[in-house]
Order: sequence, then C-alpha cells, then structure tokens
Amino acid sequence: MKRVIAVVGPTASGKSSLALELAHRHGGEIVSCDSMQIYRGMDIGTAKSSPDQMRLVPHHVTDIVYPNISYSCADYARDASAAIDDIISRGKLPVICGGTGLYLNALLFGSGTADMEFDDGYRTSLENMAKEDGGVDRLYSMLSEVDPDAAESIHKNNVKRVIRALEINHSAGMTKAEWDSRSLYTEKKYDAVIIGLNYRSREELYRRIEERVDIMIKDGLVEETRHLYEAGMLCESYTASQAIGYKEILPYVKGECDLSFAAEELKKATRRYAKRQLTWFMKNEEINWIYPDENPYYGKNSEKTFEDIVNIAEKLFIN
RNA sequence: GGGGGAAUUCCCGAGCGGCCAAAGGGGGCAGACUGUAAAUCUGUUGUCACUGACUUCGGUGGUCCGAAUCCACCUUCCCCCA
Repeated sequence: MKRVIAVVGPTASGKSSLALELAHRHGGEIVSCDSMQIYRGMDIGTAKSSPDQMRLVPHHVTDIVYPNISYSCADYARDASAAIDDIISRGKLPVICGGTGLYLNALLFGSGTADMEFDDGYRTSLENMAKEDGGVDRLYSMLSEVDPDAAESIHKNNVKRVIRALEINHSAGMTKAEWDSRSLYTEKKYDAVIIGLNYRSREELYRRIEERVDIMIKDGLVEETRHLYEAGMLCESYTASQAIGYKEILPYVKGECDLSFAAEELKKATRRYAKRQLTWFMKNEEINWIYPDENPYYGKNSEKTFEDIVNIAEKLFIN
C-alpha cells in the first residue's frame, strides 16, 4: 500500500517545521492539508512556508487558485491524491501537513467517486429562504419531510448543514446516509502514519498562537490584507474571505477599528479555531500524539527539543 | 468644603422587597461536523452529597416572615458646584 506520513494538529503547534524537517531528511515532499493555503496571495495570514523552504522541499496543493475561485473539499481530495501519486511515482515520500481535519479525512478515507453536479440555483433559493422570517424552521421541516434521519442528526439552527442535506436529496435523489456511505471508503487508500502535535498546557498553545499573530502583523499581514482587498479578493461570498487573519484585519484596513483591537480579535479567533481543530483530531484514534511541552525523561514541565520531536516522529515510521 | 450618582457572579451589564444563583452580551470550557470547514452549529459556565442543600450581589450593622433590592454608618470610584 502507498506509504504516506501526515503531520496534523492545531494551528501554531509546530506542524510545518516538523513536516519540513522530516521531508528534508527522508527525501520527502510536502502535501499541504490546509483549506486556506490553497489560495494564491494569501501567504502571511495562512503561515505558508517561505519561498526558500519551498525551494528546499517541494510543496503541493498550495497556491493553486486565486481567492475568488471556490475550491471544495472534493477538489482537494482529488488534487492531493494526484499529488501523492505523483510523488510516489518519483520514489519520494509524501508528507501531508495541515490542520484541516475534514480535508485529511476526505484524502485518507474518502473515495472521491461520489461526485455530482450541484444545482447552484437551488442552493441560492434555500439560502434566501433561510433569511426570511421563520425560514430556518421551514427549511428544517422540509428536511424532516424528505430525510428524517438527517434531520435527527442536524441541529435546526445549523442552516449550512440543513441546506447541504436538502441539496443531496434534491440533486442526488438519496438520503444523506446513503450519500455518505457512498463517499466513504471502507478500506484505506494509504498506509498512513499520522503524527499529531499538541500541548499538554492549553496556555502554552495559546501563548504560541498569540506570539505568532504578533509576528504575522510584523511581517506585513496588514499590507497583505490591503492588497487582497484592493484586488477585490476578499468579497464576502468567497470562501477565502473566511480565512482567519484577513477577516479580522480587514476592518482595520477599512479604518473601522484600530490595529490593537483587530489583533486581539485575530488572536481570539485563532484560539477558538485551535480548539475546534483539537476537537476534530482528538476523535481520530490513529493519531500518534506528540506533546512538545512534556518530556518524560526530565519530569513534568520540561520541554522536548525540536530534535527530540523529530526523533520520536521518525521512530513512528521507520521500522 | 457643598451637592448628586455608582459599587452585581471571570468581564460588561440588567435587576430595585418574595417567581433571583440572579436577564442579556462578552470571554472561558466541552462537543458536533463526511463536497462552502480558518466555515457552520450545539451545550455549559457559584459550590456540593446536584429534581435538593449551601455560599454569593463593596463592608458592617439594622428593618422585615423574607433583602442584590429598604435604612444607617463605613470604604472606593465618578460627576457637578466651590
């Protein structure tokens, strides 16, 4: 089976450095698993590897579309598996790296075959209905009607998921459960060693997040945001405009708040995002967790060196 | 020096005699998620032996069957006049 390594974890946990080092040492290439590094021109805010790093170790599935193009999870699964096949065919080791849990699952466990045409007009009409008075309830009863099981498992207020389930019914003519069973692979596509990075101390993770936000701002996140904004790349309807960083800095660029306020909002949003990532990854029992802020050899509250982390990671995939 | 106002649970802020462990918001914590996911949504947030008990609403002492809510004094802060 095709052998791959994946480095996952919450934002600012040190995934990229580890993945880069592993790839560098073992003739690997990086396959990004990040829903926002997809977009060109969004570099600082998405903490992309630097041009130098990309020269040293080839990166895939980054910078593939402009932010005004919508790019889905299925697009990702297709492009990333093509990249993996290509890397393997050249005798190299694919090192998947990123924090988008849904994309990782789609890549590792999705079949990619359950593809269908979506009816944009239908989606828009549902979205408009949601905005009407009592629309949320009406959408939900529509779903209860056509797919009671899906309605059972989706909260009424989660309009996006309710609409999605209705779309499956409308365009594919099947229930969400049927649809899901079709798009999930029963057997694994890859022999994947998944390494997760997390901190025993949440405070420490948050400290790293805040430090990184400060660095991003120093590195020119404001200018990058202004650029994208002036180029019309941050329209609300674009998925890319949802990216943490740009969303919080934009009000400052527009002169609606001061920079320190925007920076605080950005830190807060990033902390919450990290928590959501953790909730997602913690469910995955195949992840081999490494905690950089814990070193059993030196007792509690001691830290692992980068070298320690790399060694532990290597032991997991070198038999 | 004189006059007026305010102090509420992590924060902001409602409550103004019983229905108050105390609205609402923020923040925190936990969770869901399978083609928009850095999105979207949910639950929870005084303590405990948790369909009940106990401790909270600046402090102390009162009134009352009963107070975060009324009275007195004290402390701190704000505003106005001097």
